[in-house]
This record gives sequence, structure tokens and C-alpha cells, in this order.
Amino acid sequence: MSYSDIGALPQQVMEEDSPGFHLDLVDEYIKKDYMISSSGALIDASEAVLNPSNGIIDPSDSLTYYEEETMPVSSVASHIPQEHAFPYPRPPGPPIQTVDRGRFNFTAKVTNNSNKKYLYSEGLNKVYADVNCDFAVQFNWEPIAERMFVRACVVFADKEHAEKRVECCMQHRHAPNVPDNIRLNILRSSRELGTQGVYYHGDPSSPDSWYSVVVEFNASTRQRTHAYKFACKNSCSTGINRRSIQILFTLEDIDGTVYGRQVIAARICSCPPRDCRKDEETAGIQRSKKRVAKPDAAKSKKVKIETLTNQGDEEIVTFPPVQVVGHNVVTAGLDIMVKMMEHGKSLKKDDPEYVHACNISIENLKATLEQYRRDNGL
Amino acid sequence: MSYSDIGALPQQVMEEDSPGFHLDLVDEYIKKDYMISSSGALIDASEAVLNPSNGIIDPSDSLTYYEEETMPVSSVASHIPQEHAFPYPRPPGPPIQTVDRGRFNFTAKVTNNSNKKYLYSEGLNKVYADVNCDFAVQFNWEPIAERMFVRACVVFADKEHAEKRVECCMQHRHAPNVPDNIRLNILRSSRELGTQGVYYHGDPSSPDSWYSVVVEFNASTRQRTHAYKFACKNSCSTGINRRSIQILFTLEDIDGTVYGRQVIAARICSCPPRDCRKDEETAGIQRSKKRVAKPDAAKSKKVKIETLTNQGDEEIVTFPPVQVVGHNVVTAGLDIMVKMMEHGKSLKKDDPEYVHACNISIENLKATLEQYRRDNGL
Amino acid sequence: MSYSDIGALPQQVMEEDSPGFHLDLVDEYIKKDYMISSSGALIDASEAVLNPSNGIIDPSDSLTYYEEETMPVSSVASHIPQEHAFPYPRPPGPPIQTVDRGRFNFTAKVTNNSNKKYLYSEGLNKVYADVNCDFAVQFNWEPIAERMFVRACVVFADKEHAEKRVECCMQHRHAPNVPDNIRLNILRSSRELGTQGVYYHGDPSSPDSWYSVVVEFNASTRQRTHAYKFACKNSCSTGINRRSIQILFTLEDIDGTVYGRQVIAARICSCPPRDCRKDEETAGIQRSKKRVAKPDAAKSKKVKIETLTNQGDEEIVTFPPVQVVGHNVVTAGLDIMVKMMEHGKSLKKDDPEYVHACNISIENLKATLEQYRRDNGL
DNA sequence: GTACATGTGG
DNA sequence: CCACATGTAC
Ligand SMILES: [Zn+2]
Ligand SMILES: [Zn+2]
Ligand SMILES: [Zn+2]
Ligand SMILES: [Zn+2]
Ligand SMILES: [Zn+2]
Ligand SMILES: [Zn+2]
Repeated sequence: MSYSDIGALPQQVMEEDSPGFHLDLVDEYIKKDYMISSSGALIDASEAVLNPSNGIIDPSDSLTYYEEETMPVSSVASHIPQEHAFPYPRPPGPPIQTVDRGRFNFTAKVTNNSNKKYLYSEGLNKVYADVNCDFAVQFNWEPIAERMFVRACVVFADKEHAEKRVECCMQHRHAPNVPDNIRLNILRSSRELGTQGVYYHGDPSSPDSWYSVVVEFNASTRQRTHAYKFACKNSCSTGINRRSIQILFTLEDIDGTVYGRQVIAARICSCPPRDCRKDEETAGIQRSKKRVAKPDAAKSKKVKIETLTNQGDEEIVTFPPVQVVGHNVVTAGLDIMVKMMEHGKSLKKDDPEYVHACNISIENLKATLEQYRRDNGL
Repeated sequence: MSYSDIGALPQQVMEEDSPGFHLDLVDEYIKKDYMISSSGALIDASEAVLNPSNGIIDPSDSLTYYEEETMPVSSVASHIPQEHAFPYPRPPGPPIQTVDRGRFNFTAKVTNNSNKKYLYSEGLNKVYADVNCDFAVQFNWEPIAERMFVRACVVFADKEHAEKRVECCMQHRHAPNVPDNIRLNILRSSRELGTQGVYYHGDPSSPDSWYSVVVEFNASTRQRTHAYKFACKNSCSTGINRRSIQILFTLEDIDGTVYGRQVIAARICSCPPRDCRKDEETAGIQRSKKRVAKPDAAKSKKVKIETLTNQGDEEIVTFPPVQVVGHNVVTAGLDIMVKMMEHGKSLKKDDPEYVHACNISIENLKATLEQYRRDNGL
Repeated sequence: MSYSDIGALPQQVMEEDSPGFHLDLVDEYIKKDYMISSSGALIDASEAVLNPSNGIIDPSDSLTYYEEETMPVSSVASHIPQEHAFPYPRPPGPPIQTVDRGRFNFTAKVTNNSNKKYLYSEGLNKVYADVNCDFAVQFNWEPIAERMFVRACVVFADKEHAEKRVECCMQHRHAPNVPDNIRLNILRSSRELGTQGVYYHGDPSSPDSWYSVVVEFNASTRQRTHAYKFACKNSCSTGINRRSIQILFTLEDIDGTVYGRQVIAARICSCPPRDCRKDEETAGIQRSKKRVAKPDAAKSKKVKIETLTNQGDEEIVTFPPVQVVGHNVVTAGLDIMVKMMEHGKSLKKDDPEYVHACNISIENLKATLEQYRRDNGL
């Protein structure tokens, strides 16, 4: 099914989806994704790997926030119920948004594609894509452990909204063919659902449980790229609601220890190129503007109607040079004139001038009408 | 889910549905839809109603094809399992494509569209639409029975392919949320699935079982309109594969007796306007749509009859050089012309040419009237 | 919840809605709203009330087409579970959209308010309002029974979409504090939920069950006004999706017999004034202002004459009991009506409903005229 | 009510 | 990529 196949009748999609409403799915969210488990002292470990050697983070700060980041709460992959905690979920509460490559030089960068499915502005470090559009992120880090994980968590960029979770809007959460446990996750892996190595976190019923998707990378493979897609737009009124968002990537090991943190801003919209251009212009990048030509207004012409007399309703009037549309329109109009003059005659039968004028006009009109009808087979 | 929401990755939708490919469903079509039942002598009856009194049909022909058309095979509505056969399915084999209004003057016409997503070329009697785009067909016939049915069956227009059934392509037959029993039906009612009065026929496993959709019309309502949509494109390689198709509408009663037959060509594509233009150019038809003849207020007073179109009372007419008596006679006549054109506009608001021509005339007339009244203190 | 409550702070809505998701409510729609019950012969009853006393409608016709409307299916008020069937629900399937005042001169008109909470365009017969904005409709009819009901059902105005139900979009159906059984109803009474005399119909799980709200009027009170509000916008992608809609008002008695039908177009948007202006500009008619006619023969102005066109100038109008002076005036007036209907027929010859109504009226008018002329020696 | 933001259709 | 439709903010 191609783009236009569906696009031709978007309504159809919803309606087809409507019968089941997919509501039970979201409604039946239960807190099965989260299980608390004990864990070793991770704070020291994270400190060890995350000391501010790169100078980006203040030592005292990093201490605090890594304390949060490594809170030992375990999670299971939501699409494959497992009992063992793996990988670690996010610690509860709003995530830290500070960029920190960490000791192992963790980086994340949207790969610039040739086609125009999505855009990435280097200057703004921002990716522009439509909903459900796959975009690849290139990660990089120096060897740490055999199994490493990159967690992606979407947050509001503005401080005043950062305390709230970014959730899929009321509309997009009801998209068909989406498992209940990821309906609220706005950022999703492009990998097929159920793929090994992709784990969704986040519990809708726990206000402190931020949504995230974790992807596993194995040291044995040189693969450091993963494709994501958004399930909701920035403009969705019952979701992001035009607020700015950004993706938080954290490099973690199997114990949830954070080794680095990167941020990429994102805008999910219907017109990525346009919005990217506008953002860049706003940011100070000048571009040429186009002026819209204005169509000239419609002209209305004035027609002087020739009048021979001016008293009462007895003037002899020549038709103005206007045109009308429709045989019936013409004949109906002329007919009614005849009728009215006959009407007038009946009222002023004592006025020979008037009667005479009317008679002439009526005769002419009738002749005209007759010929008109004959000529046009009416 | 909005257009772009899905449109951004339409493929995804299909693929999500693909895992099972629903092939089992299609493959395992069982012949439960068709049950042979005995029936009275319908041939005579159909002859009776369809004798070529109008000269359109050759007697020998009508005999033959009505024999086929009224073959007493009973069917059940595929979406609502019923035990009684209703309404009759198509008789097996390729349908007759001869147009015949029949004794009851059966007509079918795609409703005029202007700002709509589909096109209808009057000259080519062909509808152009995208997949899943609803288009309304206006039927008409003189009263026959309380319950009447219009069967719509899509066939290949070219003789060399007319022996083959038109089936949904491999791709589109796997669209999500489509019941198995209509997956192969390329033409579908716009009504919600499961609705009363809409019946799908056609058995994939029987090569002689043509696909059709039957819609019931009750004499109690004056409603003679039904909306349809196509589920597949002309260009689909594994389906129509660029061959021309047309819709065969047959007016039938509850016994399957055929009372009339109409044909409308169709092209389902991604760019209806372009393809329509091309077809019309190829056909050498001076597109009536483009002949925008506007009233010119500066024309002579001579009676001028432009017969740009004979249909619909849409001629643009210049006032004849006659005179009338009385201010009110003039204004009443001109007023009534304005009224009638406004009336016409309200009835044909989908015809931009007509509306435009009327608007110009109305504007001129009103300006004329206004000035006339001002000049004469009316 | 007022307009600004949702519009100005949409985020608020989602958050309020999020905790419980309100999804279970919609999901658990069950077909409890409809129970079939036996009923007396309603067709006769409808015949009795709808016979063409005005000569516009053919007796046999009215008999049949109202048959649908009075299908004896019983319903309970959805918000107050009751065992007795009351009032009758809509008959299944797409509603008839033909305007017909009926014998008791049923009219519906949006009251033009002073403030600008909503707008009503007389010329377009269209109400413009924001979501959740109350607007009052003034009904009127001549006395029939003690308990009368006005059913309001929203339908798509375009034929190609009229076969589908108008449902609340995915977003607005999840608005907080809305009972499950009216979540899908886009048009709602402004009265407090649970108010006596307001009944919601429509079963989401039954494709043939159209949504409607029924309001009771008691003859003992002179109250003929009711306020409504829309719960969803025209632009909602997962709902109306920018298609045109209109409200169908039917005057019914407690048995579901239909006594009259009126239509008012509607547009629910964020900028009613702007969109109204645009629509009127597009229509090219500034019909908002009334023309001060000067009928010299100022006779009894007992009943107001129907003004101009509504959505298509296809209303069936009963002659008002006014008098005119002069044989020619009468015949001219009737003649012009015939002409205009013939004109309309030529423009809408494919619309059997309209053509049929016109034919009957024309025939009657011509007979009337003929006899009138004969009787008066004209 | 104006200017802008942003989805939609071509 | 453009014009427009249409929600949003001030
Ligand atoms: Zn829901
Ligand atoms: Zn969304
Ligand atoms: Zn399939
Ligand atoms: Zn196909
Ligand atoms: Zn809505
Ligand atoms: Zn007319």
C-alpha cells in the first residue's frame, strides 16, 4: 500500500480502526512493567566512569545527578514479559538533561540522509521529521563492556515543562497495531515490534515513570547506529501541544550505570523542511523572502439605464446591456414583465398613453419571446 | 489518525498487517456464499420487462443475456450470514456490458464534483479517483417494486480481457481491517462494514463468480444515491495492471431480474486530474470544463443566443433590444433574474463555471439595479 | 466546560483525561441502547400527518418515504437506563435529508444572538460555532400532540460521505466528564446531563445506528427553543476531518412518527466569524441583509413567507395564507414558480428526489393555474 | 481581530 | 515547494 493509497482517505483509516476503538488496550495499562530489585552500589561506579574529565559537567553536579540516574530499579522488556530485570529502567522522576560525553566519549548524531524523508540541522542540533518517519542516529563510544545499552528518552526542552512526561497524544495513542505497553511512548524504535534488543520502559499509571526505549549494542558487532521514529507530532493538542522537545540519549551498561549523555532536539511535524528553515531563520540565519502577489479586485461596472419618462411607474425603459444565465431566466424575467404591464394596464385602463405604451412593449416582448423560444426550441 | 500521520509511512501500515499476510484467509475462501436454489421462470419475466421496445437492444441479444442475468442462483449477504438467499448473486460468467436503460429508464451518473477529491468527465463518462476515495453515484428509475437493488460490478473494458474477473491486487487485498469475504472485491460501498442493505458477492475460488456489490433501495425513500470507493488502482501490477475498467450497474429486483444496465468507466490512480486531462486530450475532446464563457456587459443589445451547452439551462444570453414600461417592471424583471440565478447557484454550487458566470451576471445586474434605483429615486 | 476551557488550554484536557484514560468507558459500548419492540401501524399514522394538504407532496409518496422514518424500533434514553422504549430511536441507516415542513409547518432556525459566541448565516442557513459553544435553535410547529419531540442528527452534507455516521473524533471523545453512552455523539444538548426530556441515541457498535439527541417539548409550555453544542470540530482529523456537516431536525411524536424535517448546516471551528465570512464570500452572495419589499396590497400578514434559499433551495414549502391583488399577479407569481422549478430541474436533473418533488409541484401548480384561468376567464 | 503556526492537498 | 485551511496567541 503506497502513500496515496492511505492518504486518499485518511478518514478511512480511523474508521476502520474505530470498531474496536483500541481503547481497552490503553485502558488496561497495569503496572506490570516495573519491579523493584536490589542492586549493588552503583553510585560509585557511575562516579568512576563519569567524573568530569571532559570539563562539561561540574563534579559536584555529576555526583548528584548520577545518583539519580543509577537508582536500582529494574525493568523488563515490555513486549516480551520477562522476570529478570533487564535492562534497567530509568530512575523515577524527570531525567537530567545535561550533556556529558563521559569518560568513554559518548556521542550521538543524526545521520544526514540524501533523500528528504527527514532533516537534521547541524547548527541547531535538531532533527525534523514527520510522524512515523524513520531517522537513524549514529552513536559512538569507546569500548566499555560487552553489552551496552543506549536509552532514548524524550523530554520537554523548556524548563517550565520538563517536569512533565512527554506522552503520546490522545489521537496517536489509539493508532492501530500498537501494543498497549508502548501506546504512550512517543519515541519508538524502527525495528519491528518484538525484536530482540529493544526494550520499552514507562508506566502510564506512575507519574514518576518516564517513557524511554532502550536499545542494546553488542561489542562484538561494530553496529553503533539505530533508527527511531516518533508516533506523535509536536503540534498534537492533547500531547506535546506545540512545546519543544528533545531526545535524551544515555549510554548505559546492563546494570543501568550511566556512562554518557547526549541530547538531540527534535521537531515532529508535517513540513520538516519548512519548519527547519524557519527555525534556522529565527536563529539568525538569513534567507531570502518571497512576496506574495495580490490578485486585483473584481471590477464592477456601472450601467446607465435609459429612461424616457420619470413619473409614476410609467417610464419606458430600455434594457441595460447586461447578460443573464439561462433560457428560463430570460423567459421568466420577460414573462413577468409582460404580466406586470398587463397588470398595470388593468389598473390604469383609463390612461390611454400608458395603455398604448404597454401594448407596444407587450407586443414587442411577446414577439421577442416567441422568436426566442422558437430559436431555442423552448 | 490523520493523513500525514499514516501517510508518512504508509508502507508501515501494510507491513504491520502483513505478518500473517492474511493469505490463509484469502486462500481459504470457502464457497459458503453461494447456494443454488430453484426459481421460477425468470427469463420470460425479464424479457417482459426488458423487451427492446426502445430500440436500444437487439431482440436476440436481450434474450440471451437476460437469460444469463436472471439465472436463479441465490446468495446471502456475505457480511451477515443468513439462511435465505438474498439478494441474488450475479449469474456465473462474464457480465453483459451493454447499456440499456430498460423500460423503467434506469440511469446512473457520478454526482457533479467541483471541490471534491474525484473527477468525472462527462464527455468520457468516466470517473477518476484515488484509491479509497468516496464518490457518489446518482441513480434513477421509474417506480417498479418496493425493494429494488443496484448491483455494481467492475469489469475490464477491453474485450480481450473481459473474460477475466477484476480482482483486488495482491497488495491491496491485504489492507488491514477488511473482512476476508470482500478482500478481492475492488469496488466497495462507502457504507460502514456490517451495514444493512449492502451485500457483497463473488467467490474467489470460483473463476466464474464475478465480484459485485449490491445495494438495496427502498421505494419508500426517494434516495437513489450511493457512494462507492475503489480498493485498488488501475496501475496495480498484480491486479488490474493498467487495463481499462468500467463499472457495470444493473437495476435488479429481489429475484435478480435485471431491469436496466448502465456503465461508467473508471480510472483509479494517484493523480486523477492529470490522468483525466490526458484522457480527454487523447480523446480529442474539447474539454467543456474549460470553456469559461463569461457574460460581457459591453455586448450589443441584439438578441444573442449562445448555445455553448444545450443541457441545463446554462446559456449566457444577451438582452434583446426591446423596451418595457415602468420602473417596477424593469426592476421586477431584473430582480427575478437575479433570484433565479441565485436559485440556480444554490442548486449547482458544485459547478464553478456556472457559479462564476452567474456571479458575474448577478453582480452586474445588482449594480445596474442599484444605480437604476438611485437614479430614479426608487 | 466552556470554549476557553478546552480551546485555550487543551493540554489541560489531556491531563485531566489521562489518569483514568476514560478509555474503558468508550470501549465498553454495548448494544444496550436498542431494543426491538412491536408497534402499531405507524405508516398510516405518518400518512395521516404527512398527506399533501398543500398539494406539494403526492399522497402515495409521503406514505412511502416516511415509512423508513417511523420504523418501530424502541429505544431508551441512554443516560437514564429505562426499560420502556422511549422515545423511538432513529430507524437504521443513513437518514433522509430532504427538507419538509410537513402538514404542521415545522420550522427550525438558529436564534441570532447579540454577542458573538456563535454566528448564523441566514443566506447559507449555516451556524458557525466553536466546540462546546451553546447555540439556541428556535423550533415551531402547529399543535399536534401533547408530547412532541425534536430529534437532531448530524450528517455529512456531501453525498459521497453521507453514508457514514458523524462521530466524535478520537480526541474529543475522550473529553473528561462525559458519559460513555454519548462519547461518540457530536451534537449534544446544552442542558445538564441527566436532564429529563433529553435522550441520546446511537450505538457505536451498530454501523446502522446513527447518533442523535432527542428533546421533548410539551404542549403545555410554549417553549419551542433548545440549546445545543458540538463536542468536536469540523477539522478534527480522526472525526469529521474537514468535511461539511449539517444538522437534521425531525419533529416526531412519542411513537417516532415524523411530522416534519428541517436542515441547518453547521461548521464547528475555532474562528467562526472568519470562516463564516469566507463561506459567504465564496458563495458570492451577501444575502445577510433583507430587502425591504413594498407590496402595495398590504394584506393580512398572517404568516411569514419563506425567505430565501438554504443549503440547496430544495425545501418543500407550503403556501402561506396570504392574499394578493390581481389575477395577473397571482398567475405571474405561480408562473414564475413553475419556471424556477423547471429551471432547477434542468440544473439538477440527476437528482431524482429533487426532480420528483419539482414534478409534483409543477404539475399541481399547472393544474391550479389552468383551473384558475378557466374559472376567471383569463 | 490580526499575525502566526501548522496541517493538507496538489 | 506552494497556496490554502485552520488552530492558536496576543
Ligand atoms: Zn481511547
Ligand atoms: Zn499526536
Ligand atoms: Zn491479508
Ligand atoms: Zn492494488
Ligand atoms: Zn474532535
Ligand atoms: Zn432556478
